[in-house]
Amino acid sequence: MTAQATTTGAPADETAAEDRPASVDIRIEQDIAAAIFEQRMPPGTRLSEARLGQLYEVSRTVVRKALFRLASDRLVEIRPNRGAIVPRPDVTEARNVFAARRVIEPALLADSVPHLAAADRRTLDALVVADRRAHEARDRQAMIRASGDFHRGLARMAGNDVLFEFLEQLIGRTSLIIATYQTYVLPHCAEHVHEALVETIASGDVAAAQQAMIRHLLDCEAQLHLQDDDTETDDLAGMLDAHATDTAAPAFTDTRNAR
Amino acid sequence: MTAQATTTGAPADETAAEDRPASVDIRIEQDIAAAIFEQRMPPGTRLSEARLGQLYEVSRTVVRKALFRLASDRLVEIRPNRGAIVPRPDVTEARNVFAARRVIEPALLADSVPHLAAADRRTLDALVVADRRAHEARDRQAMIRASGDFHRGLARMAGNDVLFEFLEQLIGRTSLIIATYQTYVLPHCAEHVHEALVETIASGDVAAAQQAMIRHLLDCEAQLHLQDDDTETDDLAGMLDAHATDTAAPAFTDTRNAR
DNA sequence: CAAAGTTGAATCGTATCCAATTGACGCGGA
DNA sequence: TCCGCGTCAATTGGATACGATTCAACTTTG
Repeated sequence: MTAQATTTGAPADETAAEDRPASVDIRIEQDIAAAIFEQRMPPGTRLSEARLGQLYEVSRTVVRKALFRLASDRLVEIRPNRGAIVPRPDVTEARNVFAARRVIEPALLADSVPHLAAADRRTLDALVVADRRAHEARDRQAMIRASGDFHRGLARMAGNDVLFEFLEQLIGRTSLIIATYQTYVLPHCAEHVHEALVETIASGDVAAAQQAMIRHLLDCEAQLHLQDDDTETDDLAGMLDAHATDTAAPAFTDTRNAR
Repeated sequence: MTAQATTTGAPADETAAEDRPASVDIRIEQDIAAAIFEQRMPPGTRLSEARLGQLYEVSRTVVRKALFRLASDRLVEIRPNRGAIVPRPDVTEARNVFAARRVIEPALLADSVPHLAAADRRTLDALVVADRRAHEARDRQAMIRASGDFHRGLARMAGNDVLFEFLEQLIGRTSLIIATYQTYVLPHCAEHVHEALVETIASGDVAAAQQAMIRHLLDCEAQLHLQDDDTETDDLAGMLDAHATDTAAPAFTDTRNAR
C-alpha cells in the first residue's frame, strides 16, 4: 500500500521505462487506490477483472491479487460471483471511521509532538505548502492528495508503524466517505486548518495539539451529509419536498479520548 | 494440524446462518489463524502451498488466496519466491502492537462502559467463566483462546466495527508475539485479571476501567522478554557471557491516551 | 398489456500447466 | 580446511482453460 508514487499517469503506459521492477500487481493496486482517493473512481464503479487485465496487458491472476489486497483495505468490495466495485460506505461506517481517526491521530500526536525534530518540522512545512498550493490552484484532486499526505506524514513521525498503517487505511476510507457524502463540492478541508495545526504541534503542547486535531476531524465530519440515506426505500415524498429539513442533530458517538 | 478436525473453535464471526459451503479458502485461513493463535504453529513454520493444498485436497490457488489474506493481517509473512512462513515479530513491532492496544482498547471502553446492557454483562461473565475454566484446567491453548475471546467480546460491545477489526488483528498479532517472546511457559495472563477487569467495567466508571485496561496490557507486555535480539550481529561475547544483565529498562513509548 | 418462464452473455471461482527464481549440494582450487 | 563456482531439485509466480453462478433481456402466455 502506501500509494505515494501515484504519478497519475495513464494506466496503459507501459514498457516506456523499465526503471523499476515494482511488480505490476502493486502498480495496479496503487493506481486504483489513487484513482479512488482522488475521486476519479466514484463509488459504484465496476472493476472488471478482465477489463483491468487487458488494460494493463496482464492476466486476470495478477489483477485479482491487486483487487483482493484492496478489498482487505476496504477500498474495494468484492461480491461473490458478482465482481468488484468501489464501495459506497454506509453512514454508520462513515461515523466509525471518523471516530477511529479521533482515537488514533491524537494518540500518535502524543508520541510525535514531544520529540519533534527540526527535520520533522521542515517536512510538515513542506506538506503544508503543498496543501496551500493545491488550495490556491483550486485543484480538487491535488487538495485531496495533499490533505491525505499531510495526515500521513504527520502520523509517520510518531514512529509506531502499526498505528501508522491503521491510519493509512483510515485515510483511504475517508476519501471514499468524502466522495460519497460531501455536500459542497469545493473545500473538503478548510484552507488554513493544517497550517494552524502545525503551529499548535510545533508549540510542543501535546494536549492542545490533540484537541486541535480532534476539532479538525470533527469539522471534516460535520461538513459531510451523514444521514441515513440507506432508507432509500420509499420516502420519495421526502425527496421531492424541497423544504425537507435535513439538519437532523448529529448525535454522533463521541469517541474522543480517555478523559 | 489434522485438516478438518479443527472445526471446533470457529471465530464465531459468521452467524449469518447462510447455508454457504463456507468456501474452503476461508476455512483454511481460519484453521491456520487458529493454529497460530493457539501456538501450535510457532514462528518460523514453513507454510508450503503444495503441502497445504494436498492436505485440504484443493488446488494451490485456493491455498494461496488464504495465505495472502493471512499476510494482509500480518499473521503470515510471504517472502517473494521463497514461500510463506509464520513470522517472528521483532521487538519494535511487539512494542508497537502493545502500544496500539493501549490506544484502542481504552477508547473502546469509553463507548461500551456507559451503555453496558444486561445482556452484555452476561456475555462478559460467560467469557470470564471460560477464562477461569481454562486456567483451572491448566489448558494452555484454551487459556490463550479464552483470553483472546475476552478482549474480542469486550471490544465488540463498543459498536465501532472499524476499531473492532483493528483490535481483532492486534489480538492475533499479540498471540504471535507471546509465542515468540514469552518467558514463563504457563500463565501469559494472570488468573483473575479479567475477572477484576469486568468488575471495574461493571461499576460504570469509565476512567477507572480504562486505567485498569492499560495496566493489564502493560502487565502482559512486561511478562515478555522484549529485548533487542535483532542485534544478532556480533555481540557473541555478550551472548556467551552467562552473567550478562538482560534487565535493560523497558523505556517503552508510553502511548496512553489523551488525558 | 402484464407477468412469468426461458435463454443468453458476462463474470467469477478453481484447476492445471509452464516459466522463473531460489537455495542447496557437490566439486575443484587456493 | 575453507572459499568460490556451477549444476540441480524444489517452490513459487503467472497464464490459460473450463465449469459454475449471476444478472438481464427476451419471449411466450394468460
